[in-house]
Amino acid sequence: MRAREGAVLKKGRVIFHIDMNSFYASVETAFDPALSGKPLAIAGNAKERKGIVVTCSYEARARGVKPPMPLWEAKRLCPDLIVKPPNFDRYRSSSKEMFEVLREYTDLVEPVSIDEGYMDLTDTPYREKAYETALEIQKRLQEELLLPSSIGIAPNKFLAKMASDMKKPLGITILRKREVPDVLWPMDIGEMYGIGQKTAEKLRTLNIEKIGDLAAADEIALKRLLGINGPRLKRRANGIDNGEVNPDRIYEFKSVGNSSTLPHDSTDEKELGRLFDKLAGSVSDRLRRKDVMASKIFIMIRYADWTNITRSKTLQNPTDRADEIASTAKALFHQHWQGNAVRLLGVTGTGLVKRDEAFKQLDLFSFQEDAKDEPIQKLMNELNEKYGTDLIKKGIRVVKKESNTSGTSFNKDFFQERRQDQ
DNA sequence: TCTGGGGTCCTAGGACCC
DNA sequence: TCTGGGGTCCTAGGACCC
Repeated sequence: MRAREGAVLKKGRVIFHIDMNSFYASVETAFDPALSGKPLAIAGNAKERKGIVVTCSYEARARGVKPPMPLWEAKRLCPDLIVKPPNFDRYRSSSKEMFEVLREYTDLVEPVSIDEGYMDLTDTPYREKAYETALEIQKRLQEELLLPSSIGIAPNKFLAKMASDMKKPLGITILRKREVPDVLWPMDIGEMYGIGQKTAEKLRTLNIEKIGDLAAADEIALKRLLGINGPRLKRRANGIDNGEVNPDRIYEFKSVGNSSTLPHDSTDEKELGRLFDKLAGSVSDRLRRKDVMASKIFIMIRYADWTNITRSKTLQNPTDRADEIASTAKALFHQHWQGNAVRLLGVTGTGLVKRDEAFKQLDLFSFQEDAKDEPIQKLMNELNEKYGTDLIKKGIRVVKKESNTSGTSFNKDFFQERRQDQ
């Protein structure tokens, strides 16, 4: 009975969604106030076919410029457009400062991307003065960091997200559950978070045009059309979303990848090989910085005609080594490439395991070896090169096991892990 | 002169094990 | 002799978001 009473007494949650306005452009303007009030776009190098507008200022938007528009089109619409290349280090550092401000109000801050995040203020004193708190946060971000933001306040993440989108820039919007029929239902389904072009098209085949239509739609039909996402979208259209604000989500990343469009479509194996080396190097660096290793390597090939294929290989042992990632990627490429002109290559490591955990899986290591003699010593050398003296410190010893292999290749049966403390 | 790069989540078939 | 179905891993593709 007590629990039931508690449930009855418990009020709704108070969730904020903070959305930075034109984040990259705002950071550049904060850095160089001379840009203030000017039409500004952040875009890559057009000569390398990377000239699309990633973000732009509201002055540029007023002239019809909007991401992700090709730069030449943006310049046609707005000839005096100021274009800056992206400076991600700068954006990451501003982002960090921004989230530090949010964390002064609650530990329950969930970053979603570099420029937006959720806060759960339910169990804080701020819940009683949500609007004033949002105003204060917005003011502080503007005055201390020179960064404009929009804030949505609602009883759950979905409604908070929809709310923050309603007034930009510098808006604060409260969206209560009882306001859903008046505010959300008249909106086009394409404006709903989680519905893109494809899903909108599918929904229109069921004569669902407005969020209100979705809220009233037949659940079985939705499930048939969209899988488990169908009923979830319907719940959201009714203002229901039980998703929690999870501050640990940023630590639960699942993949690390890099991709790059070539300056020109290419069939030059040497050039493509160099790009694989570069991408693998960058993936390796980032894996190491995050202290994880990848047990599966994906490559993506985008051909000149924009068709994409992905190919993957599960490794016998997790790795963070650039050479291993590169050779796996190139092998996958050569297995599947028919010689068509390539526009983009990507390399992604997934199936991530913590570096420490990877040690515990040592018995899964396989090892290529040409010479029969002294394989243990060679393995130790390789492991030492790979992991340094950490291996010894962790009390892992490699011992020989009976082998039935022919001699040129030893597989996982050949070695096994022994922990000294066992 | 088309259309970047970083991700997450879901689906679906086949292999394999129990 | 005849034949079920759940769980998990692997691979490939697609939708969506910022």
